[in-house]
Amino acid sequence: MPIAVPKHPVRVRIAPSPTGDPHVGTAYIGLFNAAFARSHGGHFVLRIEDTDQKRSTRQSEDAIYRSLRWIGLQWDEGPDVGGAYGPYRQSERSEIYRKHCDLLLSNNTAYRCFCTAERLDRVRAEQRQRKETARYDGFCRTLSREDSDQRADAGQAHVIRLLMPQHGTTIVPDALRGGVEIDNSQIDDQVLLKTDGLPTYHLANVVDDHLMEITHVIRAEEWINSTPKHLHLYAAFGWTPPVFVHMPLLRNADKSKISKRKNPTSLEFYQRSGIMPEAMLNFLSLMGYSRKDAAGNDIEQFSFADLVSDLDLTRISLGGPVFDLEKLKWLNGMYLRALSPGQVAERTFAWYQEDGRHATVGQLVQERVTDFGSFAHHALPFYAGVPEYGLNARYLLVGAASKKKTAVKLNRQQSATLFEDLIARFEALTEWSIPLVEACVRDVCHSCGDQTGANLGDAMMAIRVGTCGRPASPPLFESITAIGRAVVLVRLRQVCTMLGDPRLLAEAIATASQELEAAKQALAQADAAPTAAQSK
RNA sequence: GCCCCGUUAGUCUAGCGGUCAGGACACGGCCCUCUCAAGGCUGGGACAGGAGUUCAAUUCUCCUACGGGGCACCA
Repeated sequence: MPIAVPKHPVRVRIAPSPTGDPHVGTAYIGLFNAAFARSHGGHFVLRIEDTDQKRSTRQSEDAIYRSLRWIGLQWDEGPDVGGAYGPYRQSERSEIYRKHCDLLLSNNTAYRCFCTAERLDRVRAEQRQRKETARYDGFCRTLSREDSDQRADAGQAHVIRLLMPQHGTTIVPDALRGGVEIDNSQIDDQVLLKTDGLPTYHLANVVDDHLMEITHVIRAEEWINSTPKHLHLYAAFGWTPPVFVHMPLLRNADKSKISKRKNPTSLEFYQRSGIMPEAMLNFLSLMGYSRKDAAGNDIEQFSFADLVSDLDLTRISLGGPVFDLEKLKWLNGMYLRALSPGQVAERTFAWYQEDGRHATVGQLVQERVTDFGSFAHHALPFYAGVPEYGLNARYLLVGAASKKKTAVKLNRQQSATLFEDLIARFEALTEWSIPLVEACVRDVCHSCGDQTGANLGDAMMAIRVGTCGRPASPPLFESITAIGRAVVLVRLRQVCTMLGDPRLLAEAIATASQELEAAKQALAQADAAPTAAQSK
């Protein structure tokens, strides 16, 4: 059954939250939204969901624009390009949400709740103790209108909750799954407007989707359980809900929801480590979707235009696809090889120079280079994605490879703590600059030294190898800054997984030492050979 | 714990009652070749398990197992 398309123009949207690095999942959902819009001659809207004031940042928002543009997604309306349905940043629409909340209050589909966070915590704790589903107990549901108005007028802090039916079931129509039946007893009275007067996702998303005339909501599967809330909101407003399409979640190798701990999730990582945007987009298209040729075999390589030309969202397969870097690399190679020699050179050099990074790298490498030819060797750590640690992996254990007699040697766990601390510090930075990077590294090394007695230099060395992949590099803080946050974080997380698994660490070293051993033997045999031949 | 979704090889997928279960990545072998890649050929490898419906189930239904997601004044 094809997806229902209303007579009026198709309008779809993605609504990323600017709370971190631009995520592959955003690109994934954006890709299918954009493709769906194009295939129906519709519009693709980018809306910024920054209602979480604590976590949203402008840097993150800008990074989302940059990364989505890099990968080739084009939105017709958005905060940065305008449009007839603006503003497209939810923080600028507070008044709209408040008014709509008043509407719900006046038609009794929502109510004020004066419960304190402490009370809610207590209730939840009790419910957990009794092994019940933790949910709002409806304490303020029965407040009289007068009482509620009075307390609100008196300025008592409160939220506004949706009055959900407590019995019966709600059927969520999903274009890929048919009707998903969810018992209303599973859903509590969702907060719509927070104490700070800002809406929650649920309210903002419904109001905006309606006001922006969104016809199809193509979003991740994790939303499916909260769709009944949205459906009841549409009903409370007297609006017609859009068509819902819940896409499968991208997965880690262990099948859990894709996460930065187990995968590079930042689009910036892929850009910085040299993946071509068209290959990335193609690869994302392969996640849950497939196209086939006349013979019925799968087509692996196709463009966004190809995808649009015969898109059928109902062909999305629902098993969560594992994000497999191996196949991405292969696909990227395919794209690279399809380029003309001139284009390869052009694109490669353009990539080396992106953001003017070659100037920075040149400066850093200058002092240790004797000729142009040796530039590439020294510059490698600045352009690669994840380094091959090989024998250098021994440096990742703080002090293990230290030449100092007095060196304190830390175990895997202690070393991992150093790296984990550094990751946390780097993640918390809102600005990526040499002094801030330096402060993070120094702090982390000092506290490591304080706790374990490890030598400062040894801790720094571990970080140098962890970030640069080698024990010799240009000045550490400058290098880390130049490599870039996205790539550095991926490398550090990789180091943590290696330190977390003795086999991984041993493997990295074993492979390298085997080669070394083989080389020694070959040399010994070669030395012995002439003598043997002569003796014949 | 409760609820929802899912399940074809290590991975991405085709399949929509009768197929030698097709393709791709990865892996092995061979060819090409000054090396390494690339390319070509080739090999091994999958319908989670059990009931039922049916002349016939990978395909439809139910149960079990396993995986995932949700259960916030985060999105």
